[in-house]
Amino acid sequence: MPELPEVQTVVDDLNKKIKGDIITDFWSEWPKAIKEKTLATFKKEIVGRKILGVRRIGKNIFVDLSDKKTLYLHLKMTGHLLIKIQNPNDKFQIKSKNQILKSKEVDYFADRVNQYVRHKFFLRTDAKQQNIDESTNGKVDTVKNFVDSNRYDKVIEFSDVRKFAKIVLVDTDKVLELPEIKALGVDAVSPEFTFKKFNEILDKKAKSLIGIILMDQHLIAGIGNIYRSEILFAAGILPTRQAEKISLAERKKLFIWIGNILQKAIVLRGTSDSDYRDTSGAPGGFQKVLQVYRKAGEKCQKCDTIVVRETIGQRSVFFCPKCQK
DNA sequence: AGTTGTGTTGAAGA
DNA sequence: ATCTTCAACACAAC
Repeated sequence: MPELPEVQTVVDDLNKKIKGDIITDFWSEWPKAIKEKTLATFKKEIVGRKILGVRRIGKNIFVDLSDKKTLYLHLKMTGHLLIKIQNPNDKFQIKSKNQILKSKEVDYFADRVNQYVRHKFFLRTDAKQQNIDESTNGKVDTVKNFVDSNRYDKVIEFSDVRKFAKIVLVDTDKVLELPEIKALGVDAVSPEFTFKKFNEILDKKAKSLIGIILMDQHLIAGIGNIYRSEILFAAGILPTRQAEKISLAERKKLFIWIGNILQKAIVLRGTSDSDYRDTSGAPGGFQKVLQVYRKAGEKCQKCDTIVVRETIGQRSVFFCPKCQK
């Protein structure tokens, strides 16, 4: 499930792999995901635009394009983006990764969860950009390889088993005015998310359960079901505690752990509990260090007490009844 | 083989 | 207002 760390990993990968590229074509088998526009209109409006950069707010991804348009993506539950790069030895066909694998490498793209490709963005390395890069490296000018506008050398495949993900083309200068974005709370790893702010949120939501507050995107943007359980375990606080009953010292501890857990998860490239994969199709690393999420019935790693699963707000939350008060 | 659990978000209902 | 329930959708696990 893509939460803030998974989305951050994807955004970083995209900036590394496709920034500066030009969209040459688009395909979809599930046009319902494209909001407000027909498939034909959407395609017409994105083809020819250059990818200027990628950013995110909470779990929302923004791919800024040339001429003031932005692709607004939300991965929802099972969405993930796979970037397939053309084998440089074969200029006209994308090779499946296993064809160019070394003997011991794993073919992550072949993983079942990567097979539900609903949309494809075809990309071409910008001719000018390519020219500049190659001259910098002192290589031969290959600009003639990129003059054909139908050529592509990369594809972003949007895999999404459950088809909840959405794609919207919006005006770049209106991104922050989108109702979904305007309604978001403070991003959990932004400098604006200070302890003072966190404290105010808890005061405002005095009667609400902390387990629900942490996941509410309208209050704090970025935390989902996996990290709320992990954060609360690390901070030693029960998900069912009411905000007003949480002491100042506990609030400080909790605030610190929100940052710590999310940062650690970003470093480990997210959690691949089920469907999430990075842009290479590879799983993240945080599932290996999960303490309580989906560990119901197992022993707590700190005290050997059995980890419990409860439902709050129609969602499972996991905790250690001894370590968390 | 039918039922259930899975989790993000927004909308509808209370 | 604010809370709860449902719907979007597919599939693995029971």
